[in-house]
Amino acid sequence: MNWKEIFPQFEPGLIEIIEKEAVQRTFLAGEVIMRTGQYIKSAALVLEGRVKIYRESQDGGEFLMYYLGPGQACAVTMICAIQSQQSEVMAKAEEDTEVLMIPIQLMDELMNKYKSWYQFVIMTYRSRFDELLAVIDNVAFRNMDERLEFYLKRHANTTGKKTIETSHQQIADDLNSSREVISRLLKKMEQRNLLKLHRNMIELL
Amino acid sequence: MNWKEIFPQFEPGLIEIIEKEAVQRTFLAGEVIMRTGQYIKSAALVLEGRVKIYRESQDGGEFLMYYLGPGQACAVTMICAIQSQQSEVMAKAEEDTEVLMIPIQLMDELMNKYKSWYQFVIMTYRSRFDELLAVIDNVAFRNMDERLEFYLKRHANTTGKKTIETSHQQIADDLNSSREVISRLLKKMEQRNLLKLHRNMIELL
DNA sequence: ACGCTGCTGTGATTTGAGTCACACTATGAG
DNA sequence: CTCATAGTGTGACTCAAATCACAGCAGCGT
Repeated sequence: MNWKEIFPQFEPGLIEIIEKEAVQRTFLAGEVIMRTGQYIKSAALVLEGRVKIYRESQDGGEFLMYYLGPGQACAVTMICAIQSQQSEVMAKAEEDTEVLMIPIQLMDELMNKYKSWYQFVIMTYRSRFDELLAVIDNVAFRNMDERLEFYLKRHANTTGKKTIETSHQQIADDLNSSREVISRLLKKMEQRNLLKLHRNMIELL
Repeated sequence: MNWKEIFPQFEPGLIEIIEKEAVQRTFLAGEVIMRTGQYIKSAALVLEGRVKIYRESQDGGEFLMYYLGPGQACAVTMICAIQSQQSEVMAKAEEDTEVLMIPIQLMDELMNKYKSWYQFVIMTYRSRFDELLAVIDNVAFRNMDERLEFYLKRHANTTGKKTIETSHQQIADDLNSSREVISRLLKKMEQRNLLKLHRNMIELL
C-alpha cells in the first residue's frame, strides 16, 4: 500500500522525512490498535481499512465516537501525542487495517516546517471536533430510535455500502444500549420499510 | 483590564501585534457573544468574567458544554476561525465579561511565527477536547443525579465559590432536563447533606 | 397592603429504555 | 446428520425521567 497516493497534498520534504522515520503497520480486524490509558508514542494515519474510536467507561461500557477511514487520523491521538500524554480513547480495527505511525518527537518539527502537515493537522482537529459535536447532539437531544438511524447511516457512509454486516448486540454496545432495545427498534424500522433484516446483516432501503 | 498579565507567556513580538490588531470588548451578563451559525471573524480570548459554551438543538434546546474563564479561549471558535466557517456553538456571558478579539486573518501568521501562540492554541485544543470527552462520558454513561453532581462541582470549580446562584430551571436547561426532575434530585441531595437549598442559590457543603 | 410574577415543592401519570425470561432459528463444527 | 452456539423475536416487568397539574411562597412594584 503506497501511502503517498492517499496523501497527495504532502510536500516532497515532508514525504522524505516520513519515509525515513515513520513505520507502517497492519492490524487485523478486531485488533485493538490503542487502549485507553496507554502512553502514545506515535500519531497514527489510517491508510486502508476502518478504525473505530471508542470512549470507555469505568464499568466496561464502550461508546462509539467515530470511524476513521483512509486518509484520516485521530485528533485525540495527535493532541495527546503532542504533549506525550496517555490516550483518552480506545482504537479498534473494524476491518483489516493499515496504519502509518509517525513518532511523536517529529510532530513539532513537522508542524513548523511543513505547511501541508500543519494544514492536515488543523483539518483533522476540525473534522474530529465536528464529529464529537454530532455525537453530543445525539446523546443529548435524541432518542434511541434517532440515534440508531444516525448510527446506521453513518456506518453506510463510511463503508460506502448499503448493507451493514454486524449483530444487533454489537450495535447495542456501540450505542451503549441493550440488545433487545435495538432489536425492537430495528423491527419497527423494518415495518416502516426503511431497511430489511437478515442474520448478521442489515440492508438499508 | 490589562491582558498582558493574563497571558504572561506571550512573546514580545506577539504582544506587539495583538496590541495593534486586536480589539477588546465587554459583554454584560446574559449577553450572547456568538450565536450558532454566525460567521466568525475573530478568535475570542477571555480576559475577565465567565463564558458558557452551548450546543443548540433544532427545537430550541440549549445544552451546556463548558465554561471559559480568564486566560481561556474557545477551541471551537479557533478551529472555525482558521477555516472561516460558521460557529457550531453559542457563547453566552455568564457574568460581565471582557474579551480580546483577534481577527482570524492573523491566525495563520501567529501560528507560524510565535511559538508561544502555537503552544497556547494547541493547549486550548487539548483542554477543550478533554472537556468534550468528559461531557460525552456524562451523557453517555451517567444518570441524571450523577450529571447534576458533576454540574454543581464544575460550577463551583470555575467560580471558586461554594455557592451557586442560579435557578433550578436554569440548571435543567443546561442539562437539557426538566425543572421538576432537578428540583427533586436537589432535594434528595439536601437530605443527604451534600448541600443546602435557598431561593436562587445552592450552598455546597 | 395587595396582587403579580417567578421560584420551588410534590403528587399522579406516562413514556422510553433497560432487564429478565424464554422460545425460535441459522449456521458451522464434528 | 446432530448438536452446540450465536443471533434474533417477544412478552412482562422495573425504573429513570419527562410531563401534567397544582399549591405554596418569596420578592417586587404600585
